[in-house]
Amino acid sequence: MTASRSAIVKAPRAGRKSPPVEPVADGGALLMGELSELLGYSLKRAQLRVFEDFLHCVAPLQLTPAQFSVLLLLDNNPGRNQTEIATTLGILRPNFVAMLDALESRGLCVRTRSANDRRSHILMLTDKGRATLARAKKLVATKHEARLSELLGPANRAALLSMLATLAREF
Amino acid sequence: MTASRSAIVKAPRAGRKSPPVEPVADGGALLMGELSELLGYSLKRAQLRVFEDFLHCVAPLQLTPAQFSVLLLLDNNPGRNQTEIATTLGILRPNFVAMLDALESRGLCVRTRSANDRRSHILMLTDKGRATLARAKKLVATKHEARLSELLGPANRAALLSMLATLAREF
DNA sequence: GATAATTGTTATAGATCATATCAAATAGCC
DNA sequence: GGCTATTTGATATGATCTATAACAATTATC
Repeated sequence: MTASRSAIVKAPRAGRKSPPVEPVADGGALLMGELSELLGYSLKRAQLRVFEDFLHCVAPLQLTPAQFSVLLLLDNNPGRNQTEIATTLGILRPNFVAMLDALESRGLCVRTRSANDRRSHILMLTDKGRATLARAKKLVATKHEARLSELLGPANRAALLSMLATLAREF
Repeated sequence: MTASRSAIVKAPRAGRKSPPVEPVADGGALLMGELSELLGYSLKRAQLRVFEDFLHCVAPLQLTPAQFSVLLLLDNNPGRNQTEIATTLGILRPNFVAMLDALESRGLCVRTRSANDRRSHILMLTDKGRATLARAKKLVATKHEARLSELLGPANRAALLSMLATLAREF
């Protein structure tokens, strides 16, 4: 515990009959108010849901969204080192070490010392890694993204993707 | 460290001259490939950027997005207890305790034992809490959301919000 | 009145994210 | 060549966020 526990303040409110707000006794849904208009709030809520569905769709392969993104990037950029892969994914190098440990211990990718620069590790997918990625891509396309396209409509989905890219880029 | 460190596998690759992929020697940007087409990935990247901007815009008040959402909900729903506020925000009750501790220790809200149900704590903003929320709302509207509207255009922003709501709801 | 359920809370574990630091290797400069 | 600075992967560590179990006090249910 960091924040010191503060004693509960007993409201020294003057006497009142038929309490005005405290009981509420309503039970109805709470008002979200301006919260629904906050883009950041909606973004986070949507992201959590989408990740949840991704995790569910790809569960048979035991891949998290982050792990999937690593495999995908390794496939598209063979022969890169850890720093390059990590930074383009927005992962800090120290945190990328354990991620790679997990993938490598499952035989999905390999670290190899570069002959040019013996500091760096060349990263490459194994055959098993490529096979797993292929199966994951299929699951994502047919189950996950398919559901998104169905829910939003293909045109809206494309528009959404475009706006998200704008936010991630220009903001 | 949880995952056992696995030894680096020295590729037992047969001899090769003029290495085909390892050196790369490119230096160019990495290919994102199908990653840019993944809605979840774009969602997360956009959400991080938007939160970062929110934090910056509202920095003078020292409010995180989560804290702002709590104040907003308390203002719109005075007299509710911790469980109600926490669950509608998707916060687990145990984790909400420390959040409230922080807000209450800053004098922004107050816990009061309910007279009806002496188990629960009625939550209410203090005057200082209302004032802080008002200032925060103004900063968010004029700096944060204004920038988003300018970047996307008001119509696109509304469409984006609508789609995000759909994802958070129906998914 | 006995049992079950709820509320706020604590403790705790895991995951995510960030910083400082290190040894090995390389680059750059004189 | 040799010295310094930088880079790379790695470790240690801390902060934050998330998730579960359990507990005392209180209320609900039968």
